[in-house]
Amino acid sequence: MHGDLLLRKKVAVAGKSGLLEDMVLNERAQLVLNSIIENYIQSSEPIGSRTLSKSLGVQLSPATIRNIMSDLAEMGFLIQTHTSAGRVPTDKAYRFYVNSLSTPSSVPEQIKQKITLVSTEQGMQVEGILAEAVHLLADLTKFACVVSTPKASVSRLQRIELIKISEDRILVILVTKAGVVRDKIIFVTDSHTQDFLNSVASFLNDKFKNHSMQEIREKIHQYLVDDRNRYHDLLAQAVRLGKKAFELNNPGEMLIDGQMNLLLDSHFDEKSSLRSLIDAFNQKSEIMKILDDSMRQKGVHIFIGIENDFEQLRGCSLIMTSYRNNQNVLGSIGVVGPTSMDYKKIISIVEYTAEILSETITERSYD
Amino acid sequence: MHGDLLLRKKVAVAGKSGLLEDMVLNERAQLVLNSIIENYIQSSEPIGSRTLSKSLGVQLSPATIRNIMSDLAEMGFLIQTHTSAGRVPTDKAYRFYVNSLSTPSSVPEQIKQKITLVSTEQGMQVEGILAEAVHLLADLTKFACVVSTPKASVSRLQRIELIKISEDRILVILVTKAGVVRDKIIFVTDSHTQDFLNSVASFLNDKFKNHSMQEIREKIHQYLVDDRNRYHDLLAQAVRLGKKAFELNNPGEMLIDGQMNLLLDSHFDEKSSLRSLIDAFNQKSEIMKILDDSMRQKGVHIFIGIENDFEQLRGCSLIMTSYRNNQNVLGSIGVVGPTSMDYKKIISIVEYTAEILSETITERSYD
DNA sequence: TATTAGCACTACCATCTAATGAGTGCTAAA
DNA sequence: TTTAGCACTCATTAGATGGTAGTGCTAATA
Repeated sequence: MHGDLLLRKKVAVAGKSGLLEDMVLNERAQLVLNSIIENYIQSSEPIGSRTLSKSLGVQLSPATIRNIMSDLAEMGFLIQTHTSAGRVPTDKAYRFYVNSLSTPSSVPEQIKQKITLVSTEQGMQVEGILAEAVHLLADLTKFACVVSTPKASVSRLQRIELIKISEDRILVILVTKAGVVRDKIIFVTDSHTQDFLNSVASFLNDKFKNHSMQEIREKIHQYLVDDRNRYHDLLAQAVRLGKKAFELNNPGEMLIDGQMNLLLDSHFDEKSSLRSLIDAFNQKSEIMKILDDSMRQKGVHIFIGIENDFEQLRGCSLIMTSYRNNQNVLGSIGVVGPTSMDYKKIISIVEYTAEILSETITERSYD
Repeated sequence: MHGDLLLRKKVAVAGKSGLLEDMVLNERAQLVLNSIIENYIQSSEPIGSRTLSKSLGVQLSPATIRNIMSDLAEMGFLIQTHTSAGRVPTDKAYRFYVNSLSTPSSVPEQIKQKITLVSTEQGMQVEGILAEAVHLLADLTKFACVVSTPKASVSRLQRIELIKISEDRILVILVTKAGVVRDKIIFVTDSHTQDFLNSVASFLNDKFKNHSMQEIREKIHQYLVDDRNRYHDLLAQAVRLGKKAFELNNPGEMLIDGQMNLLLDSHFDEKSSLRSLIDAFNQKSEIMKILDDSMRQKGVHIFIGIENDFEQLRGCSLIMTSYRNNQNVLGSIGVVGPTSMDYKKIISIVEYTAEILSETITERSYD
C-alpha cells in the first residue's frame, strides 16, 4: 500500500446539498488533485500522468503520479472517460477544490477598471443599474448571469402616491427607500376624487413611511380586524385602498443575460445538455429559489453540479452572492456556467461586481 | 431551348432592401419552385427531381423537372450544395415565394386558442403584457422573438406627477394614454416644496394632457425661446422643470424571448452562424432599427437573409409587424428565424398575435 | 418542339480496416 | 517508497470500399 492518503474524515457543510464527507488528503495528494483541476479548467481535456508530471512544481515521476491518481479515482475525486484516457475531476473534486480556496484571489486591476457601472448617467433607475450589472458580468465571465430585483417585502416605504386614472382605476406608485419605483393599477368599485386620493395617500405616507412592505401589510391587516366600524369614512377608505395598494406586489423578477454565451462553451455542445439548460432558464422559478437562498446568508454561495436540487442544473455550477444598500440585503447576483469553470477567477469577479453594485445602489437610496 | 420561363420582368419593392428584379415565371416553373420551397421548409433537406416528381400534383417526369430546375438554378432561385445533391432554395426564391403568397393563411383554431393573453389578471401593466406576448410568440414559433416597447415620443400624455424625493431629486411619473407608466429621477439645483411641485404638475397637466411627448417637447422649447422673462416665477419654473421631465426619455426598449430556441434549430448548428447571431442580439440597436422601420408602414414586414442591412442577420429571416391601440401605432413585434422557416404559418401567427396584443393593449388604454 | 427514358458520372455517406498514440495498470528493480 | 519498463486498452485518424441519391447529357419519342 503506497497511499495512506486518507488521514481523517471531517464533516463539513457543503453548499446547500446537506452534508458531504470532506476527505482530508495528504499534502502531495492535494497538490496533485489541485493541479489536475487547474489544468483541466484551463484545457478542458483529460489530464494524463505524463502531462501532470511536467507541469507539477514538485519532481514526481509519471508512475508515482499514476499511483496517486489511482487512489484519488478510488475515492471519487477523479474519473476516466475511457480506459486509456487521462483523468477528469468530479463534482466532488471541485467541491474539495473550492473549499480549499482560502484567500479569495483579488481581481486583476484591468478587470476592476471594467467593473464600473456607467450608470452615473442621471435618472438611471435601479432596474437599469441591475441590467447593466448583469450584462457586465456576462461580458466578463462569458457565462450566463442572473440577478434578482429587490425583494418588495423587505424594502421600506419612502412614499406612496395614488393617481386617478379613470372612474374605476387608480394608479399606485410605490417608491421604496432603495430607490425602486413600482407602479401598478388597482381597480375600485366606488369612484373617488383625486383630492380624496391625495388625502388617503397623505395618510398612508404619514403612517407607513420607513416601514417595510411586510410590516405595512400586517398593520393594515390589524386595522381591518381590530374594528372596522370604529373609523370614520376617510380612514376606513384609506385602509381599504391601502390594502389593495400594498398587497401582492409582483413576485420579484429576475434578469438574465448572456445565456447565449453558454452555447459557445464547449462543455454544452451536446444538444441534450443544452435542452435541459434552456428548460432551466425558461422555468425561472427554480433559479429564483437559488437566488433567494443566496440572500439569506452572507458571502459567496457555490453550487456545484450534482449539488443542485434542480435537476436541469446538475450539469452546471452556480456562483451567487447578494447585493445590498446600506440598510438591507436587496437581492442576489451570480453566474451559471460549466462545472469546470475557473472558480478562483469567477468567484472574485462576482464578489467584486456585487460590491460595486451595492455601492452604486446605495448612492441611489434615499436612506 | 425548352424553358421560356422568363416571360417578363416586373419591378417590385421587396422588403427594405430596395428594388429587386421580380421575375415572373411561367406557371409550371412557379409550381415547381413553390413545391421545392415547401418541401424544403418541411424537410430541411435538398430536394431532388425524383422526390419532387412524386410529391408534385401534376404528372411530370423527373427528367422534365430536372430541366426546369436547371433553368431555375441558372436564374438564381436554386443552388446545389454539391454536384450530386438536390436543390436548395436561395434567398431570392424565398422572396419570390413570399411575394406570391396572396391569401394570408388563417391561423388554425387550435393555435388561436393558445393566443389569448392571460393578462386579464388585474393590475398587469403594458410591459407585462408585452413580455407575455413575446413569450407566447416564441413558444408558438419556436424561434427567437422580439417586441419593442411603446415609443415614448408618439405616445400621448395622460398625466404627469412630480414627487419630491430629496432636496435635489424629483421623481417624475409619466402616464401615457396607452397605459404605459414611465418613471425617472431628475436632479435640480434649487429645492422645491411638494406643494410647489403639485402646482407645477397641475399646470403641466392642464397644458399638455392629450399631447404627444414630441409636441410637448416642442411647445416647451417654444415657451423657452419666446421670452423667458415674460413669465412669472411659477410658470418659469414649471417650464424649466417640464423641460427636464419630458426630455430624453429612455430610448425605447426591446424585449427578447426564445433566443435559445434557435440553438435547437438544425439550421444554426454551426458555431460560426451562432456567434454572429449572438452578436446580433447583443447589439440590440440594429434589431431596434428594424423594429422601428416596421412601425412606419402597415402590414407584415419580411426581411429575408441577404436583404438584411445588418450583416449578422444575413443568415436569418425576420417577420415583423406593428401593434397599436385605437389611437396610435405603438411598437412592433416579430420573430427571428432561419431563412427556411415556414413563412405561411409564421406570418399568420405573428399577424394574429399582434392583433390580439393590440386588442389587449387597447383595453388598457385611457382613450 | 416538348417530354421522357437511359446512362454515365459525381460526390456524399456509412462502414470497415489498419495504424497511431496517449494513457493506464502492473511488476520488478532501485 | 519511488521509478522504469512493458503490455494492454481504446479513441482517433486516414484510407479504402460499396452503396446511394442525385445530376447532366443525349437520343428517342409523342
